[in-house]
Amino acid sequence: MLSKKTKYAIKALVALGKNLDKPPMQISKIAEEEHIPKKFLEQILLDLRNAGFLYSKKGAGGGYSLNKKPEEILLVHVMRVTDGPIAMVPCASLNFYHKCDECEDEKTCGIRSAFIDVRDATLKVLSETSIADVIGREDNLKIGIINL
Amino acid sequence: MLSKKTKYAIKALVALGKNLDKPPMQISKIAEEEHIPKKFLEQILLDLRNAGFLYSKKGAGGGYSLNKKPEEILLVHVMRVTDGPIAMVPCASLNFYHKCDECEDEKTCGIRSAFIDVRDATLKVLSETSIADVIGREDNLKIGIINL
DNA sequence: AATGTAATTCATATAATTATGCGTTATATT
DNA sequence: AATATAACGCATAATTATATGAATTACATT
Repeated sequence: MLSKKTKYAIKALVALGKNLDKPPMQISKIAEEEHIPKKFLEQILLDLRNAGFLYSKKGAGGGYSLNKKPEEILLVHVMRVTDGPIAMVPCASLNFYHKCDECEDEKTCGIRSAFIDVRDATLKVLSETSIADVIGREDNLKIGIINL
Repeated sequence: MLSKKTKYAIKALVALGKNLDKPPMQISKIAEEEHIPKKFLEQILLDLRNAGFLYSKKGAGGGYSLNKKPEEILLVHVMRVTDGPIAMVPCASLNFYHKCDECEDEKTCGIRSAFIDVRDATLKVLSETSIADVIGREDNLKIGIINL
């Protein structure tokens, strides 16, 4: 399961991706529209801003806007900022590798080997899907193009 | 990331899968060998037993043994018992579906749509891999057949 | 029957995640 | 300059996940 943090992060990025040519969007507006606890969202948006995804402006008329094109923000990028590793076990992680506390010999660990395959499968989809794609899917679903 | 509970569960099942023709294995032995906190492991093994994966016997000479063939226990089964859903968002789960608290219209949710694809990719690997496969991978890795 | 073994049960402690509260700083408008 | 707006910082509460402790029940052996 995704952490709530990550789910909220993606939701916020999607909301901002739909707000491209408009003036910056306030935290409170995103929080209301997406039903996300406002203060929690603040922390998350700061993380996303520090990671370079967002631009923020204080004061009246301020708010948040995307700092990259929606096509350039991939789900895998967002998740690595908010949740950290994509892999299900630390020893199978590409970007956040660390040895499992309880593991004796990682080189011959069948669990690790299996979860490297899981990671690769997951990673493929997450690296193929951008915030723009997510918005595109919504549009298609609204028009009625079948997706599920 | 897998919960520790699930990781420990898989480790225990693999250990028991290597112990097939031998007398039942004690919690303390599994805990020692796999470096798992004993009391936590007890709770986990009970769950696995209640789910039908294990047989337990009290008293002297007692312990745990597999109640199914290692080939029949798939990673997806174990994870559903210990972690619950495989999907990263509840609304994309096949076996543990529930509406996301904050979601307005699930039918047109692009995030859900994307994570259904992630789920399918993950599920494929997890449904193809059994405890026997994990043990087989270990054997292959020990012999030197390349896996990573 | 008595003893030792080992799972089981129930209660509690520790750590991480999720969520709030309150005050401060930066910006725009009047 | 004064005021309203909205992000930012820091502390803390609530909840869930992880882990431990003490007492109990079932079984085998002597």
